[in-house]
Amino acid sequence: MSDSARKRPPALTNAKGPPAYTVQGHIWIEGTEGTFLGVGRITLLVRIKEFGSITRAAKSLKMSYRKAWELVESMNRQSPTPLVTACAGGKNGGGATLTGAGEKAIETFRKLDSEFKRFREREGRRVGGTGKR
Amino acid sequence: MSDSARKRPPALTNAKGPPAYTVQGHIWIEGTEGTFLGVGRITLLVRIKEFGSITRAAKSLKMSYRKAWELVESMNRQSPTPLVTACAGGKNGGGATLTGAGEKAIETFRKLDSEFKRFREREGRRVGGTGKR
DNA sequence: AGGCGTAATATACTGCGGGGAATAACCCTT
DNA sequence: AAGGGTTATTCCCCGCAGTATATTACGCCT
Repeated sequence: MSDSARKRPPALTNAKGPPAYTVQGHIWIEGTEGTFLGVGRITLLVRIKEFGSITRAAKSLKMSYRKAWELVESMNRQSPTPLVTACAGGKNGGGATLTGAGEKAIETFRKLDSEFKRFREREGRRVGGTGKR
Repeated sequence: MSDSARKRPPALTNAKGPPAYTVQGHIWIEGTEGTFLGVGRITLLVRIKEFGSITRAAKSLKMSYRKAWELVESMNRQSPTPLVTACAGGKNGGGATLTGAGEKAIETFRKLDSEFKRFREREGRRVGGTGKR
């Protein structure tokens, strides 16, 4: 048994090579109909803001338009005010824009996710891994 | 805008009915080949300890034997000492038993998962939901 | 008026993860 | 020696989530 392992009793392994476990996970915000905000939905929002178009946002993520549209619909349905507004026809054929609520959603989730990352690293250290990643 | 909402500026919604978001998530411990311990694997370990048989543990969880066996194999491969030892033939046709490392794995993960639950409730309160669930 | 690129929606296709079934090997019990 | 219940392993099949494809509606632009 290594010396460092002896000093940390509640670890997961009694050493023998480099086990190096890490704590991983997913986190999301649930609303009335299931997932409201998750990593995928947030990156989609970011791309929509970037491109001003659901179509181009979807393509940039190698996601089908149908899927992207479903996600946007789901998010809008679960928020008192929509995160994305879209219109067909007009200048450039139409487009989609992020609302203030959409911007706030991105910020809120990013904060949550970074707190989650810190939690995982802390717990990873406790559990017996290196805590990296 | 409701009075209570005005007092918590960084919330996700500016109120209008009961949005009540909750923070949900999955967490697991990763080893060299991906998932090492997760909720499903831990409940499987518990049932194996309870029944002394992979077959009966799997059935009690409505899981196929193949799946259960794969999970056990994966866990054993990623631990310096196996969590489950099994033998075919003999008294009662054989069986499987949890090792000391297996017991420790259950304890370690349960602690982690309960910390994670506390984290979610805390963040849920911050994000604008009731924190319940 | 016609074209263009988008939103919005319906229909058909498909890749594959998981499950069920079947088989062999094992070894105690009777 | 035969039986029984388990571990271990292979093969086949299917539900379905997501994709691709096709179609319609929309409104600015030239």
